[in-house]
Amino acid sequence: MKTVLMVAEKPSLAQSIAKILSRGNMSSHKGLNGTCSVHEYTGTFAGQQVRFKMTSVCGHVMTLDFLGKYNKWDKVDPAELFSQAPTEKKEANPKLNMVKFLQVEGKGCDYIVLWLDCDKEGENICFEVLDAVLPVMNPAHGGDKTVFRARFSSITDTDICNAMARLGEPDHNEALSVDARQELDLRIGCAFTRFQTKYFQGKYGDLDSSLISFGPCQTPTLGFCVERHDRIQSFKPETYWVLQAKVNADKDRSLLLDWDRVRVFDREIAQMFLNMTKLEKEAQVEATSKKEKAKQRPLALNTVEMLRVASSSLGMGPQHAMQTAERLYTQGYISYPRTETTHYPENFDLKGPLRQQANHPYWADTVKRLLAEGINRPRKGHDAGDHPPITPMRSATEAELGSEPWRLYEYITRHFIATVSYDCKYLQNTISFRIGPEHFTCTVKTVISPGFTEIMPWQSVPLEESLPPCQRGDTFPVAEVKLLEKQTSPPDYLTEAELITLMEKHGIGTDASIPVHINNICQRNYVVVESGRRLKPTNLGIVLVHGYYKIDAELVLPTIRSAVEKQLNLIAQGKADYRQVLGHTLDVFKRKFHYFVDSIAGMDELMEVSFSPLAATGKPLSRCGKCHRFMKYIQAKPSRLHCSHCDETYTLPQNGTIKLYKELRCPLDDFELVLWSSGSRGKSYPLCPYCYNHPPFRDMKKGMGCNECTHPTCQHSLSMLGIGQCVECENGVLVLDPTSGPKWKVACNKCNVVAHCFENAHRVRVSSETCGSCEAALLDVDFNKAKSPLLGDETQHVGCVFCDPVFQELVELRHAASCHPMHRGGPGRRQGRGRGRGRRPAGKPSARRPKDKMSALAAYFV
DNA sequence: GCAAGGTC
Repeated sequence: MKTVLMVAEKPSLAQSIAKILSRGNMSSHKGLNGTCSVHEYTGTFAGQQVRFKMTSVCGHVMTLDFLGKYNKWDKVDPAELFSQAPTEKKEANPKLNMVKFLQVEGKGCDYIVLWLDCDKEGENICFEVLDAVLPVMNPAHGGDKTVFRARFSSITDTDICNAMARLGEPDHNEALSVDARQELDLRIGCAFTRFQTKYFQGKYGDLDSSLISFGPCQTPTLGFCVERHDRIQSFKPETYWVLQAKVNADKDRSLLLDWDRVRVFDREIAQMFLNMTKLEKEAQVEATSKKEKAKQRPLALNTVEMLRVASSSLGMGPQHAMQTAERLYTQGYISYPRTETTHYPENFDLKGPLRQQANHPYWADTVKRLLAEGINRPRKGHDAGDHPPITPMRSATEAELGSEPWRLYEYITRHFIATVSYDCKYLQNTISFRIGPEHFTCTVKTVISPGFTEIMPWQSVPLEESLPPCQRGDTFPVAEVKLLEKQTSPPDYLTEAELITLMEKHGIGTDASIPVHINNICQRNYVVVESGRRLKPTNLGIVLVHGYYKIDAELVLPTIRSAVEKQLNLIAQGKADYRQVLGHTLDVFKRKFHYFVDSIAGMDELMEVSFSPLAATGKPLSRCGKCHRFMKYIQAKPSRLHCSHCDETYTLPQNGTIKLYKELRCPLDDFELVLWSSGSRGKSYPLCPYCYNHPPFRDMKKGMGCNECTHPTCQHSLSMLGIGQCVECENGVLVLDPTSGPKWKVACNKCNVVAHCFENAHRVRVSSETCGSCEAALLDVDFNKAKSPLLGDETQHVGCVFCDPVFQELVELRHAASCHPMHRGGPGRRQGRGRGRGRRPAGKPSARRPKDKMSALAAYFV
């Protein structure tokens, strides 16, 4: 029997589609990566009985990057990134092992049907899947077609079955347009980012951003925030005047009237209007009107609207809201949360989800009434053909979900119920008045039927007292006419919700990536989120945008994205050649880049005003090994040491704190050591600023501290303080933290493992002896006399932290102690490597180490 | 260390 491999874009879709096509008659198992499942069933395909295997990828299989050597910032001129630097496709998520997984499942299959999302990205993923799978599939017999594309616009039985009945071919042009986009984004983004970062971080010490990034989405996003800032700055308040009239409706009620001219900006003219009306005793009713009006129920919910409301009404940032929605989705409470669509398909079962809510303590009454009296058809929205609007799938309570997820779920559910509710109907009563020559009106709204506002009370029409009955020609006594002096006020900073709207309008980012871009400009310290989730640009953000305006405004205008996208669409439609468009666009941006580099002084002038040069920032901390003068420690991101005499900068670890380490020096370069420590885990190790940036030995890499240093005799090195292989990670070594006494600690030099040991020792040394059974270095411990855990008057003991019965009691391994070789039954290390002969080289797991932890445990329990 | 786009 032949086999048909079918691939969807995500595991959940593979399952839904397989369920529909197999009519629920399928068998499922997890794939080798533990994330994707394979659903199998038999059916007919091209007139024959076949076995179907439906599975999925997880988004893109591949990602684009430069060849390794072009990722060395100090060795490559960013200008080379526009053309010379070759790119390669790498697996997007190596942990998922997606290529291998696809090949295992695709091996021996005869046909492939691609069920990727029906957008350009999906089309591109089709070819990523084909690249992985075609080489292992059975070859086609005599011109037989083997590759098919299913096109569907919703995950409903009819759509999916129709797609299966009318299979087409993947669209190569659409896929190519995505390839072009990837390459453009990579080359342009990285070139500008590297140049800016190196240039400005090399000059200023207080930018407080780890990266001065540029991108065709993030930069215009920042641009919107700065544009609003500029409008606030340049705002000049204007004085205006409003005529306010009050009439007596009856004994104890007066009506406030709105002036038909609204306001005037000339004081004398305002005074003239006041003079013309203030002596009038009566207000004449000129007309009355009663209009029935409706407030429309909301459109079905899509992602950006959800994010807007989450930010503006729930105070949840887009990134956080998206993560929360995703959890609600994977737990089955809501439908897929990434969708542009605000329209339910005609055959969508609206009553099913609604029935789920019929017993909910908060809205059972509303839902039951809707079910009994009939629901209203949702308004016609936009159908992007991706996924149905966000819909609650299962009833839930706050206790079940927890406070934050509940608030989002509650909103989604109320919104859904509102979309099948009726519009809110209200009566708008207006009375038009004349006082002297001037006209005024008074308007009042009264609700006829609340409709959807019952379930979305924050949308209700506010309660107002109805107007007194009257008709044309009636008069009311004027209680007061006065002139109010007011001032126009500046706009406020952009709210996240407004920013999302702007991004959507200008096509910056997608529903899934909008939160990422907003998050980016926050993380880079270009904007900060203020109260009310308003985005206030920092000096850095402002200077960057003003700099782009000065040099090349196109770099920050929202059109930068849409202009490129226009070109890409030509590729997608087959109207332009991929190579030509790519080459041309790269050429344009290469020119822009060179012009930008040549004109960078213009932006620098702005930087100078806001930021301090490297030499003027930071506090003296440790001595330089070259000139022996103090170097300054710059704490602001990226934290580093700067020697102003040598004009050299040495980067430091980015998290945690840095202190001088007892004025001890590195034996290799005479630099004073500093001590890095992280608050959360209480981990610390010394490092040499020079070695950290210029690894002294071949087997070392950039960014290594003394706890990874292979110096054979230095007292701070891995060779001298290392104890044995880490209990959790593959390549790490547990190293004694010489500063941790009196609560001594041993920490892995690669992962987060920290072991506490010997609370009451005043001295701990790593001995040159090794343990006979596990080959770890022995520890030589001097305990406090009064608190010694040893028998009798003993205070000193030498032993293995893992195997010695005395020490074992005193050592507490933070993580999974049962994984240690000691508990796995027997020695886990090679014999015969003594100190000074590279006893503990990192990165070489022992030959005798059991393959997996379960078999090790099993061995132990036998 | 960089972009933006998928998705977990």
